[in-house]
Amino acid sequence: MSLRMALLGLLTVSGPSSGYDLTKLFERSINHAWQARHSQIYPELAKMADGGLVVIEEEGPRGRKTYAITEEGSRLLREWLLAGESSRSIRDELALRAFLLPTLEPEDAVAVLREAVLSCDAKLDGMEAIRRAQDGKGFGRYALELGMRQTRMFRDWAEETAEEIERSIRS
Amino acid sequence: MSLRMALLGLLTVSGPSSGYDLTKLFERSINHAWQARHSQIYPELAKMADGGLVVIEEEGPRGRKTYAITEEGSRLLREWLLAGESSRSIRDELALRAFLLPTLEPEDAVAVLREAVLSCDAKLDGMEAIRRAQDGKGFGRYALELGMRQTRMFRDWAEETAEEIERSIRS
DNA sequence: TGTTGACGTGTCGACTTTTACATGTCAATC
DNA sequence: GATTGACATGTAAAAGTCGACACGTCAACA
Repeated sequence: MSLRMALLGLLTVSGPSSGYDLTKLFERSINHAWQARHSQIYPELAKMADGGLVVIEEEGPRGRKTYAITEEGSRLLREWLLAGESSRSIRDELALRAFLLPTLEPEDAVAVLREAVLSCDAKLDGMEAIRRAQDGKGFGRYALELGMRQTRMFRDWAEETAEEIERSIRS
Repeated sequence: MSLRMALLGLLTVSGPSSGYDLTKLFERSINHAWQARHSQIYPELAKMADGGLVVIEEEGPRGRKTYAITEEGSRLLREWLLAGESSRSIRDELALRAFLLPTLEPEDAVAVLREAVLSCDAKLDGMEAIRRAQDGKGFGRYALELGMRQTRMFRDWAEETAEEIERSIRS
């Protein structure tokens, strides 16, 4: 259901788009909360078209198909968002790694944490670039802000924890 | 692979455990980063036993089986943790909802955000209770701290964003 | 004695997601 | 004229995940 809703959301905001566009949009906007490959997106769009949630608006030149959200699609998205559920199911591989860190020798744990900090910095640079490109306007603004905060928080946690472990090694 | 590593980690820290124990441990410790039901855990343990990563240490009274990590399992976990990868693949349903919020009428968006704040508060209470029960000692300490920070951050973001939207409604 | 609820293990079908394979257009560059 | 790389769409097999079903033990309490 989540993938479907994500696609409906992207179509709402970005207007009619191709599967290819949506794949790119996924990577650029929603990536820190959800991922999907084109091999998942194309069949899902086809199913949604079957169900009347989207329509093929145009079959362009190079076999390109443009999908647009329908009334029914909008209604479904709205209902889903308003139906709380708030289950907060998270899968975060980096956090999992962090959790498993105490099984390592302290020195190794510190090394992994230091590397995580660098990786977060790189990611933050990327997000910053996207933010500048969007220039404050645009849909993904709130979400990007959230993603950056989360990444920054993880980064800081990793750095602090590395220092804490280093202190405990020395003593 | 992640599930497998999570189980190896739990076995490392908590010592020999049954599938049932591991299911509970999952919920109590690692839940904000990864989830698994017993229906996934039992078959995975069986496969891991086949592969020599764990051994059945004891078949207790009520059909209870106790698994222990092997040398090979420890080695695999260590290798996985040290092999950076740092792919940071995240699936966060609440964040996805947050991302889709701007497709709603501002009033609806605010309502959803307010509800998210309450849900985070409840979750934080639960985590706080776990933390008190562990009382600073214990393995999951770092991870719990990270989970709480992440939840608190999301909570604050939701609150701030709700206020920002409300301001823009009024003006 | 019967029932309830925590303990405890497992399977199965449906759905989701990944990885790899497969195909083709078009513009630019060599 | 050939190659390269972005554009563009798809399928299939395998792996991962979830929800429901199914079975059985044991202790406590009514």
